[in-house]
Amino acid sequence: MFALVDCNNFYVSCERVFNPSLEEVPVAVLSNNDGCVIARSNELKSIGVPMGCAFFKIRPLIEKHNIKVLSSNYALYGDMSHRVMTVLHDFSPRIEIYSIDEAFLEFEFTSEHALYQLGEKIRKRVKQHTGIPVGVGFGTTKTLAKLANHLSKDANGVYFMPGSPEPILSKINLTDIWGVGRRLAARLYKLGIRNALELSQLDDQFISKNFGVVLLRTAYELRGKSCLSLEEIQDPKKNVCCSRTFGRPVESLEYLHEAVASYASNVAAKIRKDKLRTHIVTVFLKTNRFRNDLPQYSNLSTITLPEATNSSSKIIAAAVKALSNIFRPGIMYNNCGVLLQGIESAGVLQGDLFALAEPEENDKLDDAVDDINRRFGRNTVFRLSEGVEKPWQTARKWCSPHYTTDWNDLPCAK
DNA sequence: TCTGGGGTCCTAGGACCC
DNA sequence: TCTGGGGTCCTAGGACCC
Repeated sequence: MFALVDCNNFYVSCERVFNPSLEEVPVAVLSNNDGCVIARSNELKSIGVPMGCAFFKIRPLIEKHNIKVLSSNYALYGDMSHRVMTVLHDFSPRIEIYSIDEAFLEFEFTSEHALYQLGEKIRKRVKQHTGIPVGVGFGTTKTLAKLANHLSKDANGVYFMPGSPEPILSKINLTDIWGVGRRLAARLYKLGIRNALELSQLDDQFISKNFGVVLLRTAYELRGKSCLSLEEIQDPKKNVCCSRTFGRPVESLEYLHEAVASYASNVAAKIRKDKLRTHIVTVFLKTNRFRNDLPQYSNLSTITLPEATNSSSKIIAAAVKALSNIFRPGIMYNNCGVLLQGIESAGVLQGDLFALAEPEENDKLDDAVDDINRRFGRNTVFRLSEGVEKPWQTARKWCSPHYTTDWNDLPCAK
């Protein structure tokens, strides 16, 4: 029996834990660069603001509905997530942390009644220990547990998917099924498939021939045949990326250089933290796709390193070189990023056949920088090539304090 | 004026291997 | 006229997730 525990309006709930004035009013948390609405309180949902809505479109509503607006504070959400997961761990050692605000847990089936009680207990303890409200859905497959979680929102926070769920499945829209997105839903709809029950009753061969094995698995899971197991151990990452939209359009190579160095330094620190190395560095550039009046340009350049590394200097050097391959003057850029691929464990190093030197040791400068930044906060020390004033930097006008991850931001109780 | 960021998996086709 | 069988790896594109 799977349980899916999902935090309600997670980013908004994190903000509310430390700022009670956000309770019972519409709250919007914005994406990077304060561009889109990516988390909504129930009050904001009921005003009709859709997920992913561009922020400028709801500006006129702010005063009218007294909407509270916040930039995203990932340091806070990441830390709160960790606290929630720690509490969940106590309920079952069999846990898969599926995303920042969701986890699958596995339990022995006892009785429906006992599971409802368990769900209540989980909700109560997570709320008490972290302040975050969660919903719990139980099902015999992960897909059914996901649906049960969805239904728990209208059922006091706990929902158990019964053994014969047909009447319930017949009321579930295609896009509410885990693994069925906009495109698949549209294709299915054209074929006359309108709900989860009808999808589950489709012919296996038909699904597999027309849609592939992924949707076939989903259909099996809806029928109660488990195809997706609990993934307790997370596979190491295969790609690591850092990309940002600029706070304002950027034309100069100098500023792009700073941004690329800064993102490269960021991804390098990430893979060092996970004890990984990379040997493929890609840089990409984009103009603002919404500005039809300006010339559009996007491009990428990939550099393969002779030997895997996690050294900031080497990754920055490769990224800067890639940038120079694709930079074109006279263009207003609005976004760029650095992507690392070909990632492998730092423990196994594939040497360069033609290199004379021994495989590299960890860079001592990197170690020192990581130590300082871990202790005193991110970007306490950084390379000057990353820029100092950074006029291109992503906007975050309404970011809340780092309540739980920075001593200076510790909340005060009066 | 203002429109996010970071991932995964599958498939088909091409190129290659013995 | 007739031209095998069984694979792998890579890439691009498309779909999905939060």
